[in-house]
Amino acid sequence: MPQVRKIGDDVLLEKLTQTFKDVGYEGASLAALSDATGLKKSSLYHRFPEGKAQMAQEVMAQTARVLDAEVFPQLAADASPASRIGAFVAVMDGFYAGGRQSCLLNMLLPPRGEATACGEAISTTFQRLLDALSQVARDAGADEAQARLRAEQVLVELQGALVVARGMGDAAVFGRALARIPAIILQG
Amino acid sequence: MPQVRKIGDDVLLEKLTQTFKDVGYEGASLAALSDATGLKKSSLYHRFPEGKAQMAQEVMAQTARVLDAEVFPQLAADASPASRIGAFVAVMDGFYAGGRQSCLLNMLLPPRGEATACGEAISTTFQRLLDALSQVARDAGADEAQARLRAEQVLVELQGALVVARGMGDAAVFGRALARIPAIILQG
DNA sequence: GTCTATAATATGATAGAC
DNA sequence: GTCTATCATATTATAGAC
Repeated sequence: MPQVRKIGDDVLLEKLTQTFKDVGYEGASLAALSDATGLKKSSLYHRFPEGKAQMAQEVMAQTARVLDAEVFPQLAADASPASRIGAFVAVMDGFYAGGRQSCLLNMLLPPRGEATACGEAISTTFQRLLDALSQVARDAGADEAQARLRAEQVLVELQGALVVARGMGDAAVFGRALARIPAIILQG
Repeated sequence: MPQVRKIGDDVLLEKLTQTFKDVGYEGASLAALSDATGLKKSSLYHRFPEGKAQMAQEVMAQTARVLDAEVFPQLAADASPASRIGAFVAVMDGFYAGGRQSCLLNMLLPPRGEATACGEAISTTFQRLLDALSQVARDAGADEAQARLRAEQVLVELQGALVVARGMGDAAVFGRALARIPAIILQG
C-alpha cells in the first residue's frame, strides 16, 4: 500500500512554516514547498485543496496553537512579572533560534492594500501578544496606558531586531534586543 | 518624434521604489512595475538591461543618495546631539509617511541563504546608519560600546515599528516609536 | 494518499518595427 | 526611447492512474 501518508500533519506544517519563514509568501513557490516537504505538488493540493493560500492560513493557525501552548501560559502564569517576562524571553530566544530565524508574521504579511485571510490572523496574533504582555506590565505596576505602550515597545523590539539581524547578517542583534525586554516591561 | 523619454530617471526610480516598498522584491512583477511606471516591459528593459535585479539595485542606490542628502548631514551637523536626533526623527517621520510606508530595506531583503547585490547594499546602509547614530550618542556622552548599543536600538525600533504598524494596520505605532528615539540616544 | 502528466496562465526576457 | 509581438520558462492548478 504505497498510498499511505508519507508525512504527518504536524511535520508537514513544520516544513511549510520553515519555507514561508525563509522566503516569504510570494517567494514560496509550490515547487519550493514541494521540495521542502517531499510531497509532489498534486499531493500538496490533496492535503490543501485551496492551494498556497490555505497552506499559509494553516501555517498561521498552527503557529497560533504553538503560542497558545508555549507562550501565553507563561505570560499568564501565577508568578512574578519578572519571572513571567523572563520565561517569555527564553521562549522567544528558542522560537527564533537566537535571531537566525525570521518571524512568520513579518514574512507572511500581505502587500499594502491587499486584505488576505492571513493578514487578519496576523493582526489578531499581534493583538493577543499585545494584550498578554500588557497584563504583565500592569501586574508590574503600570497603569493601563503605560502598560500598552510598554507591551507595544516589546513587540516592536522583537520584530525590529529580527529585521536588523537579517539585514546585517548578525543574529546577535536579536540577543541584545531580548536583553532589553525585561526592563521595558518592568520599568521603574 | 514619439521616441522621447516619457519619464525622467528620477520619477522612474521613484515609481519603482514605491512598488518595491509596497509589495517587496518577489511581489514586484514586471507587469506591476510596468503599470506603476507607465512604461511597457520592453521599455523597462531598455532602461535597465539587466532587468528586475538591476531595478532593485538602482532603487537602493537612489535611496542611499536620498539618505546622503537628507539624513546623514542632519546626523553629522554642527549642532547639539538633541537637535541632531530631533531632526533625524522629523526626517524619518516624513520618509515613512508617519508609518504608512514600509521600509525598502526590509521589503528588498533577499531570502535567507541567498546573497544578492541588494543584500550587500542593504547591509551597508544599515551599517552607515548605525555609525552615524553612534556618533550622535558618543557626542551625547556615551562611550563607544554604549553608543553602538543605543544606535542599534534606534534602528531596531524604526524597523520594528514599521512592521508592527503594517501588521496591525495602525500607523500610530510608528509615531510612538519615533517619540522614544531621542531618549534612547541621549539616555542619562 | 501519492504519483505522472497536462493544462492555463503569469513571468522574465528578447526581437524588431516605428 | 517606446512600442507590439513573441519566446522560454515558471507557476498555479487539475485529471486520472496506481
